[in-house]
Amino acid sequence: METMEPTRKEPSQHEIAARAGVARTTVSLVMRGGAGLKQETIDKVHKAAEELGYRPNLMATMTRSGKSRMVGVMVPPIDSYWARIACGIHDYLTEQKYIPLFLWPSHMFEDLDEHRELDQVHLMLDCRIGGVILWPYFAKMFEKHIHEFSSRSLPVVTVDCSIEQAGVNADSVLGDNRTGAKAVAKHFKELGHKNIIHFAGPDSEDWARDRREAFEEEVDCLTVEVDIRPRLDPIMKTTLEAHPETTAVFAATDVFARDVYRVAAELGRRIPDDLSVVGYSDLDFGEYLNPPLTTVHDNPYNMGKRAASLIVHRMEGNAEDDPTVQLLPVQLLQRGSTKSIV
Amino acid sequence: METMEPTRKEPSQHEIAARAGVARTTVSLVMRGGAGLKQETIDKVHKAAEELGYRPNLMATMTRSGKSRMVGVMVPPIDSYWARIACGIHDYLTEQKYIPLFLWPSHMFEDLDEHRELDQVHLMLDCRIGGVILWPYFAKMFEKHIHEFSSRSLPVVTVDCSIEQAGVNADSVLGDNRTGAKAVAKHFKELGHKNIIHFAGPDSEDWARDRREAFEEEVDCLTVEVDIRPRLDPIMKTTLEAHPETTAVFAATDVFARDVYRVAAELGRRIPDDLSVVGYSDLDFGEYLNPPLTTVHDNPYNMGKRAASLIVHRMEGNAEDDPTVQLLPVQLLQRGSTKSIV
DNA sequence: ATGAAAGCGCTAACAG
DNA sequence: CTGTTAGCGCTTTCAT
Repeated sequence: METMEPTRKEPSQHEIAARAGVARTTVSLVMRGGAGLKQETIDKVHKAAEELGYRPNLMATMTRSGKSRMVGVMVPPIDSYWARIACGIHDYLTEQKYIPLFLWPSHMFEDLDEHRELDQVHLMLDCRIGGVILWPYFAKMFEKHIHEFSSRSLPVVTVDCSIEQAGVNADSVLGDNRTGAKAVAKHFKELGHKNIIHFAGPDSEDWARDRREAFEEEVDCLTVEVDIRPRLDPIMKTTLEAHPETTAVFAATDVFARDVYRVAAELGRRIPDDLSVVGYSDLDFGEYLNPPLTTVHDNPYNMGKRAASLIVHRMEGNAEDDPTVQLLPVQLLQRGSTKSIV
Repeated sequence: METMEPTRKEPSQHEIAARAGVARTTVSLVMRGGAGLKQETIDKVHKAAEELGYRPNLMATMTRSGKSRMVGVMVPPIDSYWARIACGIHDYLTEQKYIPLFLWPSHMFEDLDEHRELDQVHLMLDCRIGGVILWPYFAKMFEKHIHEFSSRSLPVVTVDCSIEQAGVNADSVLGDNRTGAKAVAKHFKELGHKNIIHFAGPDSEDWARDRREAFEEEVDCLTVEVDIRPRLDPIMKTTLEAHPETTAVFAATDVFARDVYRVAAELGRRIPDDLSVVGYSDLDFGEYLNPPLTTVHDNPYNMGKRAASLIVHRMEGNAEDDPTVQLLPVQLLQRGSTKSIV
């Protein structure tokens, strides 16, 4: 029996044991710290391992111990914001010797069939992840995903949204959207702006609703256009034309703000002289716009790190704690797109 | 013995066997297609599996069979170009039921200590990847990485560069840089440009050298500035001022082109009226520049797919074939930053 | 057509 | 302190 040629033959603890003249078990002990073994034995084993170029087999370790070090990470490569979140997750996890399993719905931007989207979830399950970090922003089947995980009582951490669903208790990490929006409002006030438009995201999304509500608590807007995404340019143009007295625009994301630049140019309104513009998220293109975009930086890298540390905490046995919501501090980045009118 | 509480208790083939009233082995057979089993048995097993919510344990499968379905992928989240490559790799691999293991040097942009960079390589090895896809663009220790893999005779595919190193035979996937650069040259000629500057990348990088050489074969440049990255803006400014007769600039990447826009604005030269500009790579910000940037589209998504298909091919047993270099077609994207001067 | 036996590389209880 | 024993969940050979 045992014939099929394997992909490769790496040295195992068996070979080390033979070479060092100890039992297989002893090698195992040494590899995990070797508490209470004779220094001589430890050295012998390490030497043999070194000579053989030994690398532990994490698959086997995980199988045997029943302890997963795999963390499912479902955050698709959308833009620089995502990239920073992903880096935060990656850096924290690998530092702790956990393994991020980055998987997301394929063909995100095409019309996705549900079948394929669930496949990625199953792939994670089949890799026996011990927890999962989700960025629901995109996921058409978010509820189904969540259920798939929490029904197996896998810990879940969400980034950039909090989740309230029956039977699900997930931790979440968010930028402090309310404070960010208020900082924008305050900034406008200080600059003397009174005629302000807010282009908001869909109210169904936490980040969009929080920003809109907090902003409206601070200032009276001429108008607030909610969920402009389906027909971006036309709505912006119409709205701006309908309110020629507008001196300031708060765009719910930098992506919207970029379009405001374009539309403003078409309408012959100069930024910041005729129109002050503020975005949100500090996406990479913002500082290269002309003028550079004033925006709210909300620390996606740290969001990633925090999300990772939360999931690790759960995986290390604190599964029963109450779910937390972590709000990360934000920071207004004043650049060239806003100007005083007093 | 066997006490430590495992992370979770998923149903195994053992439970299925018990519930379906067959042997453990039979379940295993069914799970891999069940060739030559009675249909009745197959159905019984599937039913039991379904009822238990069974999911196969890939870790165990891989451990036992000695066949890895893990593919190391070392392409860090730099920009939209990378994101498309990553998506291509991800989509192809998951479709084939392979698992991409995205890992990259942490703290890429900080001063990285070698130690941490090798850690990620070791993590891949410890996961018993069966092959690896590398994007060397960033890696300070690229040679060491390659060696770590190829000394274990793991197949390697490089993206966006070809590798020539003793004892290493890696496949590679590249955009057709020479053809791309010539297309730019041809475009300039058709528009009547004769006084052209090329801002090139470092000659040590394949993509940069290929673009520069091919471009210079087609047109006479006023000047070619090589490897401007260390002091981007000053060099551009000086060069542009030293050659006031310049009517066209070919920037080796869109990133350079973006800076050309800024410098041109400072010098009071309007694009495209006074200066035609072409970039390379079709990064996401290009179409939002004012005017939208003419550039060369390179098909990073397909590069990713091809890289993935190459590595799968190797992993499925064609380890001995000669290394291939795959050149992907490119396409000039004419937008608003170039103009005829005849 | 199915099952028994053997074992991948590893861990964890226990004994000596 | 070290080695023995008994597995994790799975595959593969071989016997029935």
